[in-house]
Amino acid sequence: MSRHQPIRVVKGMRDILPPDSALWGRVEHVAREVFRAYAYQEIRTPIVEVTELFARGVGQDTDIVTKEMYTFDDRDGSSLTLRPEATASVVRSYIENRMHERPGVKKLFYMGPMFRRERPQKGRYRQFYQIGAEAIGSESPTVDAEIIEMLFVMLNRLNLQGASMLVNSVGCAQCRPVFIERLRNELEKIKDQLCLDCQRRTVTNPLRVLDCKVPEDQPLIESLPVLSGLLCEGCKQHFDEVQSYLNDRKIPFVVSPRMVRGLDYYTRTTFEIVHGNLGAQNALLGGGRYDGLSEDLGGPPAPGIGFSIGEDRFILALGSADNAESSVDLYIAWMGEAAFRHAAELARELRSHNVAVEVASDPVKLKKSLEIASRLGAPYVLIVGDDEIAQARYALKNLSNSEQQTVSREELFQRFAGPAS
RNA sequence: GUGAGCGUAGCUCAGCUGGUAGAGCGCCGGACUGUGGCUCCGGUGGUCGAGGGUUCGAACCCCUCCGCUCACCCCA
Repeated sequence: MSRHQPIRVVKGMRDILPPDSALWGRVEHVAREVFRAYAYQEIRTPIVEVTELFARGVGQDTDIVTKEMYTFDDRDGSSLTLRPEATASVVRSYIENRMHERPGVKKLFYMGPMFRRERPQKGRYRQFYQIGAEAIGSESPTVDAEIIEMLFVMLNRLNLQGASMLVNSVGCAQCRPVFIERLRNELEKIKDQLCLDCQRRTVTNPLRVLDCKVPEDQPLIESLPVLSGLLCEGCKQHFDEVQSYLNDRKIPFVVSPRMVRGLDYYTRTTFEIVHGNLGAQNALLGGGRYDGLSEDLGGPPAPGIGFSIGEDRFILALGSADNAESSVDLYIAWMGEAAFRHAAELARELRSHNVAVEVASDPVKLKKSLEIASRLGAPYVLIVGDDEIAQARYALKNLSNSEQQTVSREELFQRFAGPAS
């Protein structure tokens, strides 16, 4: 029939349809409430940025920058990139709009799509959504504790079960290089006993070896030095205070000395929330401190901390809670042209009172209208025909118990639109 | 980028050692001229992912490609 192939979504991208879209809306709504309670304000940055922002911000040698970005040349030849994450953009905006000149910590949140060109799998998409927050302008551990508390509140309010919070410190520009050197030396000694991936990591990214999941490697990895034992005085004290404040707040967390984050800008506190039903991609959310990022991007010193929730994964973890709320309060069935006009007028009035009304679109049999209403999940059907118009009384049928009564226009509005305002 | 599994009706799937396609659900109509869900009856449904090869004959065997899924790498 059709000579054209149907057009399909781009690989790794997807439509979020009802009723799922309602769950997405609910998650975002709750997130906004909690952000507000913690005095965060929304920031909306462009989805496209100059490529250099991510190269410098995320890190020239990270996987994200070297092989996962959607990068293209604009018509004037400049290189642009679809954002693979949002922190770099927020900090860019912070600098560009001179937010450091305002007093106090700048607390911002965002939500929206990010893009990474990876092979799709469970919980991983090429267009995925993040809900995140950044607190910029202080290196105090009180900020770390507060932001983690906020996350904890958010998760509880959304009723997420079975998640656990992992916390670590990855040190600063002073102590981390020293540690990496020490680790590399140790790794060289045992290199040929490790899995092939770890042999490669020894060269490319020694920290990742600590995160290796191959069972045979575990005993060897256990014996390797751990960063938390080699933090400089400042970092150690900072991490101790963060933990102390989290304990004050009764927030359950696990210190996870081998947790490694993938972006170059992280310093000191890093954290992650993992969940059991996400397939192999068990990280629901990740975050940490980035005390040097502003300066890396040419800005003033502006220590900050932030996190990002993978919304797709979050929803996966929540499971398919059957939240099939009806989208309609009242369905109007009509018989005949005159009745349609009457029904349309009634619908307009009711809708102006925020009643969700659906009107039959085509002249179909009443039987069919009832069937459609029933499948829409409408609780009531209003039947409008010539008789009803003549008597100025409508038949109102309750679809859940099949009871039917006749109501006047006033009674109808009373019932659905509430007391007249 | 690498690997594995899977592509048969709108959906979920069956289809034996090759003999050219089936079920359930859905959809449309009827039983029931203005009263849904249940039931019964009838109807609609597919170049078996695409192309090529082997064969008298291919959904089934072989090759190539495409798509989806999961996993690796890495990450939210």
